[in-house]
Amino acid sequence: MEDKEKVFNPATTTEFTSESNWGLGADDSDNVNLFFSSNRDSNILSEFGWNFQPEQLNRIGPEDRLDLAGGGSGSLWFQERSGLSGSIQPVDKATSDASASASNNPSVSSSSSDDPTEKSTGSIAETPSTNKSKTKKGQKRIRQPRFAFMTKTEVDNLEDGYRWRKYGQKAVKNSPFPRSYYRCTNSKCTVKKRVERSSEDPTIVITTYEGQHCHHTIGFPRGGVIGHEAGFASHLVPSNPMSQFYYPLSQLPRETSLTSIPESDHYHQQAGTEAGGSSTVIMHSETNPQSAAPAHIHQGLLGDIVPPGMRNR
DNA sequence: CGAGTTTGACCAGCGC
DNA sequence: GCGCTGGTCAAACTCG
Repeated sequence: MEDKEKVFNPATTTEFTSESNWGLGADDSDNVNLFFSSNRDSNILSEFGWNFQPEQLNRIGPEDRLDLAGGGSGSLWFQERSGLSGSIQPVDKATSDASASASNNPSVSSSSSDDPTEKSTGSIAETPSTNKSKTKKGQKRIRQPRFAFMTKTEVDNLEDGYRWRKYGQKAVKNSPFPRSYYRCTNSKCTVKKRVERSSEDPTIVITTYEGQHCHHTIGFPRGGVIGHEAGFASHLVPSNPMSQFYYPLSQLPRETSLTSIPESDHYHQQAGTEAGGSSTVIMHSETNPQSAAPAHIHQGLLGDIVPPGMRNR
């Protein structure tokens, strides 16, 4: 509500939000199945702070998309959000843009550590009141680059190789399902994620990541596999250690369904507050509802995305 | 006892 | 200005 993220069904509409700075250009309508299939996407991503290498872009291009879809494993919805891209942000977002850019880089020590996350992880010495007033009154909330994806799974919290601490839960308007807030347990890491179920299809879990991990995964419980999330984060965050997890979609096991969404259930999420989130890109692969993999195969894990040996240690 | 979760309260941003 | 909603905090609680 606060933010201008809006329902966006790439298959049926090219409508963007009123302040949508989606950056997809004029040919959005042609890209129902867009999935990192062009240099334009690369530009978008780099604009958001996700830096793809050309090779990687190629490797997860249209062929991969088709392969995934052709495998009958369903479709992947991939949404990227960002509070960066100062040039396309509303004026009042400029401040947070700058700060977000800085805090986005773990190596950058921030005098601008007004990020609530940084505050909570790094300013333990402060009294709660001081702490609060500093971060909440003085400055606007900082948004880090985000991306979201939907996963058909019965498990809310997917294994992604990182450890998360839940710090909040909220009821979501127009949804019977609460939204959970997690942050990375690594004290130096400011990454957060939100997990919520689609109100339209309770079997779909919408996971939104914010920020980039500045550390390696902690390992992989339950058999040492990496999850969907890490798999996709690795596509988007080659600058961090997870990049070594890069794994071309074309090599995904056929039975690996990242997200299986019937065409009638295209993304209608009422997005939450995304103060800086005026830019959203949704990448969508072919949908094949008939052959959608059963949700139970996920078991909250997508480790099978990454073949043995590619795991991080 | 430490780590993680729950949950009510608080705050900021936005729309009206 | 007010109310609504999302996001976060932090004390209390649970669990291993």
